Amino acid sequence: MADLARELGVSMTTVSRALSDHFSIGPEMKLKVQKLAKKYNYQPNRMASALRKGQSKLLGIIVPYLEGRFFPKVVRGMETAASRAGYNVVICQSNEDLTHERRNIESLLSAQVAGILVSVSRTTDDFRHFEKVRGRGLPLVFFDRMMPGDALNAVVLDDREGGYLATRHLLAQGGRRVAHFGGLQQLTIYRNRYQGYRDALAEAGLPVEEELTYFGDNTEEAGAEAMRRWLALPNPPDAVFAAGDYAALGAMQEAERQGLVVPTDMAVGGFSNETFTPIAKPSITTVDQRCDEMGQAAVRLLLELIDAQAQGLDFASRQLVLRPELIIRESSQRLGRLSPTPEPLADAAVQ
Amino acid sequence: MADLARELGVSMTTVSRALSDHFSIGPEMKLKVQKLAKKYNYQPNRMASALRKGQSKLLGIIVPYLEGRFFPKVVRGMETAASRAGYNVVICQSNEDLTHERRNIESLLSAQVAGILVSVSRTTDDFRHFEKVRGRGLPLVFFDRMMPGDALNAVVLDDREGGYLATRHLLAQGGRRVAHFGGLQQLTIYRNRYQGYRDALAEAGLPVEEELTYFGDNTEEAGAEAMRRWLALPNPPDAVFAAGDYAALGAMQEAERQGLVVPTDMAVGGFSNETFTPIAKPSITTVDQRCDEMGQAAVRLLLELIDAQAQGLDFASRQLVLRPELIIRESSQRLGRLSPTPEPLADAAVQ
DNA sequence: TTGTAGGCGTTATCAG
DNA sequence: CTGATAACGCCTACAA
Repeated sequence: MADLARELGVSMTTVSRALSDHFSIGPEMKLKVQKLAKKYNYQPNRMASALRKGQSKLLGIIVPYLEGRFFPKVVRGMETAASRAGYNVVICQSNEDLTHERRNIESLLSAQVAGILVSVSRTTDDFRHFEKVRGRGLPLVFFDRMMPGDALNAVVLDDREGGYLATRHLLAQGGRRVAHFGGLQQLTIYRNRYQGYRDALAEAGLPVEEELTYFGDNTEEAGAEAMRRWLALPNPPDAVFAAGDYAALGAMQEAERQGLVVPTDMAVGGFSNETFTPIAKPSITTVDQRCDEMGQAAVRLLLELIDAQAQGLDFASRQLVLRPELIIRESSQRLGRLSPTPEPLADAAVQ
Repeated sequence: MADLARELGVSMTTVSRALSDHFSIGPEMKLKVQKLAKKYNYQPNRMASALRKGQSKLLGIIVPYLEGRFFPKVVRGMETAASRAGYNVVICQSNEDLTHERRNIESLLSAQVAGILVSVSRTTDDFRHFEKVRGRGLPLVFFDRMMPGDALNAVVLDDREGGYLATRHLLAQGGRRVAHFGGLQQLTIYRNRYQGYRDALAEAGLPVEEELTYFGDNTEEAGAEAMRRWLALPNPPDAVFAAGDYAALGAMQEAERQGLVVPTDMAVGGFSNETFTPIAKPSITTVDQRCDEMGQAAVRLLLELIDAQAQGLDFASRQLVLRPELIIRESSQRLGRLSPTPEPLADAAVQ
């Protein structure tokens, strides 16, 4: 910058102002400076700028992992919204690990991000690192997985609704004994999906039977194990709603290994609309999580917080809830005629 | 930091040195400072530090996208290696778009990263932004997809070998007319996979027939379109090696839609070991890309470059080539007896 | 072993 | 409209 100033015979102040399009600089001066900057390939040092201004155009994102369909899609949505507002993003993976998550927070604080978007790790049971962020006055928005409490900003999916829609659909397809593969219940998302399952059963006048619920990791192995247990029961289920697609797949495969036909003997529904769900045979009915919307909404909320803070305003904390979408595929469609139920329930989601 | 110094009645220098574990500070002083820092929850401002030292502990990563299995896995490998060396990473997506890629480079330069790891976008045909990075003396390592030229550092997969192994396997399974779905040939990886295909054909004394090659995007639709064309030929192929798993899947599905049985009538091999390949029915034979190794190797190479540069040494540019692994699944295994070939070629990869 | 002083590249303030 | 100056938080010669 000093070079530019010297070459043009003006001060650094003028150069700085011309480059940041300050109103007090004449248009022809601006043009001259900007042209020379381009010629010399001048690159502003944002560290220095952030240091001086105490604020960077950087948003921090913490996700548990990047594998799978959900988080990459959400991150893409975030990047879209962020770059529209002139922000860049830094992505960190917590690897579903509390220690990692703490380190991620430290990194982002040290990187002087303008705000943090976080989806809490599965194993996190201590939330002081998040309190620290708020203590510093740094805007914080949770997405998909939030910490407990209600004075916080978050964008989440209505997981209960998702579980409810999926289970109701299985019942409407003639399921009389619908089992549930639940995720680890310390995560709100899994508790809510379970709640949706129970709500749908209650609505149909059915009891929640403990022998028909199984909680575990969302993996094929766990899904298969659950199915093995269920099929060993005197009165096994005829449908399963799994809180994750991997478990749904594992359960489906195990049922088939044991000679059952899906969906005729065993209807299956999952959660997340993973890439493989339309590809599996039969293709898997699942719940879509509105990834892109979630990412964009989370960034918009964060930017509002940042703006409010810059203006010294108080901002009431807000939680956005997105409605999930049930995607009906082969693994659950008994097509009526095969249904063992005399009077299937109505299913509004089926066209 | 000034607060700490005041409270302890020492200078900021002492505090700074105590915190960075400088040798000239007494152990009891260090302890005192560090305890107080913890108490006040002192967080070093890395922007200021980076500004002063002209170097940050930040590595920039540019990937075309994060969806799918490959890039998340590579990034995970990178994070592992980076964090071992005390570095953090910033991830950017170029979205397979040159303009985006240029912006990513600018962002990373402005963020004062210590080095950049990049996998080039598919549409990039102008490489000046990379030259600019090297012009600044910033270490640059390509992974998986590199720019043309040879005075550069890169970690790549031996894509030719992957194409060769897959094609040779299809031939060994009795394929007599093996078709190839190739990716866009402006990317070296796809040219190399095509080359491997041709090498395997040549080794088996077979000609490369133009009507049996099709180039397109790695999507299900393109794969299906290719298969439609091939099946309309007077003498259609009996096996396909696709340079991507999505295309392999699309081709396989189209073949089945037209009444063929995979692998009996049509053997199929893909590339990338995507998550869905073991799940599809039949499961898809594919080539694994050693994601984790690639990520770790790329970071190690970058760190060596950074070190060499810090010591003012010259570093001969280096290209690491990883060997891919052929993963044989159902979509290609004709199990000998079904093979229409009288004398199948030997296939070392089959156990 | 500790302190002093100057500067990394930018920008806000205040004075022309 | 433009310029001089100080400061952001940290690090490191150099001096003590």
